[in-house]
Amino acid sequence: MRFAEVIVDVPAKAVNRPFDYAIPSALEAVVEPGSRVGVPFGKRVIQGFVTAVRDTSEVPANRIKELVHVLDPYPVLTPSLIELTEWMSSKYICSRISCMQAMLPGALKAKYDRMFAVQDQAGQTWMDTPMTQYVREKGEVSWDELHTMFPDEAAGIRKLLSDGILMERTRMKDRLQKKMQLVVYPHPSSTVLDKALADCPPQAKRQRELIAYFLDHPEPIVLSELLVKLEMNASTVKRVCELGCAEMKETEMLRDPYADRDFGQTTPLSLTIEQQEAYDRIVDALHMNELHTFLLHGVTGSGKTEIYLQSIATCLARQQEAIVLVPEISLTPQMVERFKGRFGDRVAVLHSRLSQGERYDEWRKLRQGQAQVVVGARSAIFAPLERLGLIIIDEEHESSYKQEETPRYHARDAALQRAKLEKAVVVLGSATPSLETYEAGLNGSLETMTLPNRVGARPLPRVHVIDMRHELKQGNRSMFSRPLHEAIVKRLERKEQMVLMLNRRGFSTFVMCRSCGYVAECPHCQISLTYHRHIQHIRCHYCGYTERELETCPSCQSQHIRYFGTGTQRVEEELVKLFPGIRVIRMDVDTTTEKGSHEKWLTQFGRQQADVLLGTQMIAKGLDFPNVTLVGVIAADTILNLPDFRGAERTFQLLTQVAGRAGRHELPGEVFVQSYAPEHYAIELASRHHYQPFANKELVMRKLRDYPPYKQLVLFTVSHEMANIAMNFTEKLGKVLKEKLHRLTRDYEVMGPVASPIARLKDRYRFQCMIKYARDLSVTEVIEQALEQLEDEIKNRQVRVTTDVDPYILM
DNA sequence: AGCACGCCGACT
DNA sequence: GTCGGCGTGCTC
Repeated sequence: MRFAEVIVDVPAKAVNRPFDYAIPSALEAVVEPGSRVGVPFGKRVIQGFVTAVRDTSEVPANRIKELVHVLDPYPVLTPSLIELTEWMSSKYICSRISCMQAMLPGALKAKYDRMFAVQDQAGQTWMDTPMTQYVREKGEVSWDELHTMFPDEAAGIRKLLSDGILMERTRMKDRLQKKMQLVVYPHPSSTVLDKALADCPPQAKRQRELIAYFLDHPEPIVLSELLVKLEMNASTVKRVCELGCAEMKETEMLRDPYADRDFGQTTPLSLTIEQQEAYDRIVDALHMNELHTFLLHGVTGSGKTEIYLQSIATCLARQQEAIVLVPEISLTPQMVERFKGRFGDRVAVLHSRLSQGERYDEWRKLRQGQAQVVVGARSAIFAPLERLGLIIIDEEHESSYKQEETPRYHARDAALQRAKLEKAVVVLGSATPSLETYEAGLNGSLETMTLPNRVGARPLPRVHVIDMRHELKQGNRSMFSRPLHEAIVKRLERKEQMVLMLNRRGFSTFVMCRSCGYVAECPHCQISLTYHRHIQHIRCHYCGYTERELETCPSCQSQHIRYFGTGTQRVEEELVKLFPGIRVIRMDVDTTTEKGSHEKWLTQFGRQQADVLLGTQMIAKGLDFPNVTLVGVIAADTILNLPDFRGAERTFQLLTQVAGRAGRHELPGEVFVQSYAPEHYAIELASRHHYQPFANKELVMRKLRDYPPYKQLVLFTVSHEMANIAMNFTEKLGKVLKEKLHRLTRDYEVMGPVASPIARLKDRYRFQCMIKYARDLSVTEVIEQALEQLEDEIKNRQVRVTTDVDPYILM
């Protein structure tokens, strides 16, 4: 007898461990580590994942049940992915089942239905009510259906259940819908076909035509394609099938979201000396067959993608597979095209715009080895590949690699961990590496390669920083400075295009003096204060420091205090007003929700059907339009002034990215950056394309203020319907954490409690506290112990606690 | 997360 | 006396 260890589909701490099941002999051959199975758990049958198969079990035989289903023809998790869930659940303090679910397409997540049937006892139909009669006729009815048909009988149903007249069970099913199509399978023997053709009466022209076609094309073909191809009627095909020349079968098809697109085959470009050197080092590492991590630090337009492509080609030639992670927003058709163009059908693409079914099919292509390269957003790091050789993370610094729901993992960290398990090579690519990665380069835990020049020796665009305080003093109250205004007019005259960006992110407004650029900051945290309109206070979201809203500027006494929060819509209005006849495409979350709209707008802009592409930071990346000669940043300070210690880093990154959109081809580019703090080092150094001085300076600041990469953070958010309960519990949590941390180290800090920037969400008040500790420390156990100690209180008072390790959004 | 078991209050 | 509220504890 063999036994399977199974992680069950219940995301609760109490069952976050493997349960043992006996494997019935009929299933012994198909149950493997990674198999998705159905197991009896309590009185239900639920889904689970096998983590190991063993010959013995510690659990007393009388308590062991048998697993009842194996749900797929192959294990859905690879051994490495199973192991990765151990790291992930411990690092991010979440259940293993939630990690496993994050690794798989949504189609494989189980759905559970309560099903009802009438206990069959002959001769009892005389006691039927309309409801029992209905159930009896249907055999088995789901709770949803029953409830819609008989909305007032909830109590009646309960009664019937306890009387044993109705039976209830839980039905488990997955959400996958395989795409089925009618496929025509020609008879494999040409002699049979020849004979049929000879027997076919000459007047049956279409039938003869079809049989002749089968002789030339013996491969199976989708019915609808065949009909189009031969301009034929389905009845003809049916008749020919009846003659025994072919068979028609419902067949499961893999959807190909890119089926109707023709990606022109591209060939490797010749590499510059710098590119060649980087490529060579990656290839050397691939041959070593062990974990090796590179930072590929290349300015925008330095040709990083070509290095990726050729490294992947080498990886494939070694019979190994590759993962390419790209931030969701830059997973544009342009990007997909480059990979499909080089590797064709060997590429699977995974992104959020695919339907659930499409995503499942792309996933299966990888699982079944039909595709060996995956290009995808964050979760593609869990692609089910078994011979992984290379992981590429493009735009490594992007915050979209951090998942903001449980499990709150960071794809870069997951990649490093997975590469360690699979002895793979990791390439982190960026023009503006995150400080975490840059610092890792300095301390030697990864190898840095630099591409300081653009391909073709095109110069980086000239960046003008415009002091908006000065503009105001000169009497210009518009959102466009005069230099930017002039530049726009010039482009309109010359029929060149421009990209205007307003990085309006989040909703926190910040407080600034328009005369001198003073921004209200917390005296303890060096973090800009957030305006809370309803209480007319400004407040620090890190430590809770609060003061009254400002009437005059503490620095220059002027009354030009503004609460910032201009959106793209206002800019669009203004553009139309100032430049009559201007054609604007606005791209932000409001205009790009529709499937394919992203692509549509960009195509339109590429065809020069608009003068201006106006958008949020989603337009900052990856775009490459030859006719764009002007990039304007309406307000460079918005991120700088968010309550976030990464403000300077993000500002530098964004300005560098967006500047890289200009002048990528023959026409030289110009960039205008409007700011109320042009002397800020992030803005000033970005305008001169000076990454290293920026990173070094920012690292000093981080060290000084005890922030990552030198310290680690864990953010706890507590919510409850009552504000005081939420706050009191947060305080208590902070206290318990402090006690436990204190036993482990002196090098820690507990901050808060403070109200969350989203102070109330879905009728629940939210408070948070944060711990900060030495980065070589693991605090998983401390946190687990603290939460365990408070478990009763969490349950009784119905507070909800979320734990965010290495948070990106501090709210 | 469900679900059963179990111990106290308010109804036919 | 029974129905049913939700506190407690378990699920291989």
